[in-house]
Amino acid sequence: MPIKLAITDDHPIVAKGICNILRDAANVEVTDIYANGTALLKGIKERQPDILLLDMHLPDVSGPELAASILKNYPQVRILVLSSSDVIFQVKKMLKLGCMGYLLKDSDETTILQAIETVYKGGQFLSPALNQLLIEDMFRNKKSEKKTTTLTRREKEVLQLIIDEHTNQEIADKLFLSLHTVENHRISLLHKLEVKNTAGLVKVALQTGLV
Amino acid sequence: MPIKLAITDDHPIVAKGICNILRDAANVEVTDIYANGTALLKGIKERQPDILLLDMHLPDVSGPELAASILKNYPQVRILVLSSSDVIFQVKKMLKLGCMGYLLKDSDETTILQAIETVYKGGQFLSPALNQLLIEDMFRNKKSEKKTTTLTRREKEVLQLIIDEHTNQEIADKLFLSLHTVENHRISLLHKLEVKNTAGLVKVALQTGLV
DNA sequence: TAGAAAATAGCGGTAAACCACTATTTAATT
DNA sequence: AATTAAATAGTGGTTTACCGCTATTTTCTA
Repeated sequence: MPIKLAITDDHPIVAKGICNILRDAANVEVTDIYANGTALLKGIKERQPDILLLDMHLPDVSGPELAASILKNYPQVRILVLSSSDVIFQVKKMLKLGCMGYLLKDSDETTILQAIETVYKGGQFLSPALNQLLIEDMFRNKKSEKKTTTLTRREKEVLQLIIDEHTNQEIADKLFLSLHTVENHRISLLHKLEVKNTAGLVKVALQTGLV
Repeated sequence: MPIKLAITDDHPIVAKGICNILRDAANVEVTDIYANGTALLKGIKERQPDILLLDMHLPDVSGPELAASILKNYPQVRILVLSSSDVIFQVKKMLKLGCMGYLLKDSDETTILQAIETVYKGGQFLSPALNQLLIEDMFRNKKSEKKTTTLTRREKEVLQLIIDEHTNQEIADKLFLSLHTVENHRISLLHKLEVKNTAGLVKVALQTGLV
């Protein structure tokens, strides 16, 4: 039984091109071609492919929205993102959503086939150029530790418990402190981290990797 | 002028071993060897190396704590983490702190030298085995989108503004809504995301990649 | 050992969040 | 055309967070 593949891309040239490439592949059958997100959402109700080659930039619905919707309703469909953009933010977003691969459009035939087969077998596939970019991204994402390192031991403890959704009273009980003391620590945190409220505290704590 | 290198490792065998490897390297000079974090923090006040080979697991101070402290006070020192653990969580933590490389202890001489030189020149270095692990980690970190995808358009808007540290009143003004409406959306969010308060909202929003 | 920073605790007060309801109007879907 | 979900708005109330002070004790560090 060949791999059932659906293609979603608003550029007929791309869709046709991939079709042609796959025509020679005995183990892959292109079952559907969609030109936009709406058509895809409609068509996939009738017939789910094994793998969906999904263009990142469609005219009607955004790539992440489509991926989220499809993975929610048809989790057995494996999505292989097809994009001409190597913006690492977008790559990460699609992978986080649960897409099984990210394929750049300048890939050659061999790579495309390899990607499809890898994903079909349950593996993940990234265009080789992206691997290095992702690694570099890890280094680039250094959190400005200025703020967090100035926090005292107690402030860190309190902050952690705030993130864990505890109230000041609960924190006081846990740390055997007066409610006032916890309030003081909390206000120190607001000032030191230069945020306005609890939402800001949690945000910078998570974004700077305090927890 | 040779590269000034400091080694911090509580296993004399490791420290000596690296020393021996580097003895043959003309362009690297081991200036200091520390057996624990306290000694390192004391010694680095007197003399800062170009590169610090830092063991991840020291008896007294944790690796991340040491790295944070040193990078804050001596930002010109480049830290190359030396560890026998490939636990990806730890790798990411050290890189986020600003370490310039992560070297596994089973590396051979060539790799060690290459890592030191790369980092000295301002580059980053990861033990080859870690590259693949980091990539796989990207795929593994799929956020459970169940919760977030059930949010309505308005709820997402409100949630985003909560994360941006706005109060309900400010959100109401921004979206031209009644304060009550915003409160209702907020409480719906609390229920849907199964959290207790603002801290929980921000936490799941950030962790599930809603923003 | 003197001074600084941290941790502790308190007071009084305002603003904001949280909770449980009801209820109407507006899409979306069958 | 009927049902459902979403968006809207309200009442009334409790709890929690936020703010600016003061002040003492402890711990660190120069």
